[in-house]
Amino acid sequence: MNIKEVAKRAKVSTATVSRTINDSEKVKPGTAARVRKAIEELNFYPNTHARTLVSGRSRMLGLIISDITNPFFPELVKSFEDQAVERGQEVIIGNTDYNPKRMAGCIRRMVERKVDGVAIMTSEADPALVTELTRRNIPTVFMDTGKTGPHSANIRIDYAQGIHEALQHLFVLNHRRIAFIAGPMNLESARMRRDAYLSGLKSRGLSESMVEKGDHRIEGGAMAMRSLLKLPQRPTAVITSNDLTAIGALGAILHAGLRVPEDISLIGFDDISFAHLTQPPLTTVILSRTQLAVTAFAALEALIRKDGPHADYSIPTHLVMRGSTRAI
Amino acid sequence: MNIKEVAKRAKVSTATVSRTINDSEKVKPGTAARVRKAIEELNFYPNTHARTLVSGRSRMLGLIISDITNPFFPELVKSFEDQAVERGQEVIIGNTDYNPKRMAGCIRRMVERKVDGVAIMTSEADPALVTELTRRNIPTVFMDTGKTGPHSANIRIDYAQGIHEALQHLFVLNHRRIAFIAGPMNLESARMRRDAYLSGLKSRGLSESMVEKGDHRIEGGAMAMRSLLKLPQRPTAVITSNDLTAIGALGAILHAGLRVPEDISLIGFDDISFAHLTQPPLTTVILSRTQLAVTAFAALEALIRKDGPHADYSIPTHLVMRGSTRAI
DNA sequence: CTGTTAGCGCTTTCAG
DNA sequence: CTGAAAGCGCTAACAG
Repeated sequence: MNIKEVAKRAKVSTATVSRTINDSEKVKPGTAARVRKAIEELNFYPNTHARTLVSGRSRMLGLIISDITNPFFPELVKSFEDQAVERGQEVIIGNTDYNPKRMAGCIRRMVERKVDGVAIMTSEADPALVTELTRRNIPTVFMDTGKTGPHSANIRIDYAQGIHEALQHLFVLNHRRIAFIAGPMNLESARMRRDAYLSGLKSRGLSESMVEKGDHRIEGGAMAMRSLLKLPQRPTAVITSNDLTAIGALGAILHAGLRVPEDISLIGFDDISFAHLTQPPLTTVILSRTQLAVTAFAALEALIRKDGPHADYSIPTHLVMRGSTRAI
Repeated sequence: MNIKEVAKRAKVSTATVSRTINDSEKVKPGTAARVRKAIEELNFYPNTHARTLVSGRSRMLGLIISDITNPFFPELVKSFEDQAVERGQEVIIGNTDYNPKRMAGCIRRMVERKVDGVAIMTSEADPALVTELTRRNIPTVFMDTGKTGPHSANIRIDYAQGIHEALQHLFVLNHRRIAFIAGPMNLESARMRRDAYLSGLKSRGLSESMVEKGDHRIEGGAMAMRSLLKLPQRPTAVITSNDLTAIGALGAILHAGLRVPEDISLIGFDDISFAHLTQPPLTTVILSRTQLAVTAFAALEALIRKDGPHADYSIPTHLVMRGSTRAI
């Protein structure tokens, strides 16, 4: 089943069939109708690989993420794919598993499949690996890291905004002893959150900072919280570097016979899907995956269409209030 | 950058380059080495679309799921992709959003991209839509639904096994008043779970069944649990049709001033990732997504390689004991 | 408006 | 063992 058979049935040339498929203006409506009828009757679907071969455009995009089972990503993947499909593009996904070797493999696959562009949505993108992309002038969008160039753009995430909103919220609620459970300090994004906490404290004249180290996982959050509870003057509120940390902290607080938010207010970061399933529902900072996906897709499209110099893309983060904070 | 330039640099014909790439036996080691060196130096990646065009095999598989943001799927997607990539295959994903129109769109995309096979991992696959696949003899694997044919296989999920294990576990713990919160009765899989509960009760000589209707969501679970608590003789244990239902039920129990598992034992179904984060961690029935992915992939490969008649694939479900059950 | 035709980059006979 | 050449299905000049 190919364009030739359609042409035969519609009694036109293959060129006319091709033009009809591609909505070229230069086909007489009557002819186009005949062609469309033949397509319908033969149940013809054009072969995308042949189209790619001749046009040079694959209508496929690459999306590289750390790990689809990390609750941060599914929503991002979904919005990105939805937009792509809407525009007739396919998406191929690469899981790096936080592993540079796998990242290299992902990039290779993208190149082999001749993707029209790739969005690298992991914060640990190694510049060396990415040269494979830039060398071939494949449009690339980065998150957090990566420099803007003729074929690449960068999306900055404004972690500080959300932390400042969280701090302000607690401040209004009369909290003054506010602690922070940080993430792994080798992560740029974790450092940015901690720094935002520190600077926010200072700008409000709160000299006394309490930073405990976590690991962005539940166990680390619980352990850090236990340390915080042992302090002679324990905090009245705690902000954590991510939601898993907050869930761990929540468990530790409950286990110590205290309650949230009655005894301690707690704020997470990320708004993973479970955040509103905790008891009480977690007040947290949301980084909209949808917005991130939309921005990444738009940036990629602009790069592909060579829309001139690109704006500096930036994604805000915002506090979402639920049940784990209360005034004192 | 193409095979021709490689041929020129290696001073061989394009046919020899092709043979080398495809690990044909018929290339003298020395020649192959020269070709490989040229490939390396030129940083050549073969164009998969050209390969597909001539060979008819795209080395792409389709994976159709309901919704990647449903916590059931990410793990499934990941294992499926991992296996595919390991074998040099790419995966394209289709989200149906439980919507037949979108399902049709997904199938169309799969056909256009000439996938070598597709795994339909949604339980609501409409046979009418799937004809597009069978008509083209595209190997297809179904879950729960769908008939086995020369180009298709079916994977049966043994929901009853897990329910029976849950019942047995409670029975050993001396529970006799065991209730069940069901899911939407238009879902085949929900009916199977409820029926397994009923038959398990009967086979143990427990005449008194308590079935309350839920909706597979938190709110429905909470509401059903409230009804159960109003019963003159409330149950000592509750099995739910899925984990979200259990989470809702847990909230209702706590809200009524009772405790889990001290006052009521609770068992979920699915083992979503949040299940072990609840307080207490939820005892539940696990349906291994990894196992499902592995089976689906193997079934698809068998179909593609035409490995003769296929075994009847079946996936078990098993109880995983955590903290929400206790003896009375 | 429509048809003819030359490739896109690769694989695969068929000769040598 | 290696090369020449015929396509795979489609698009894009170039003619008409």
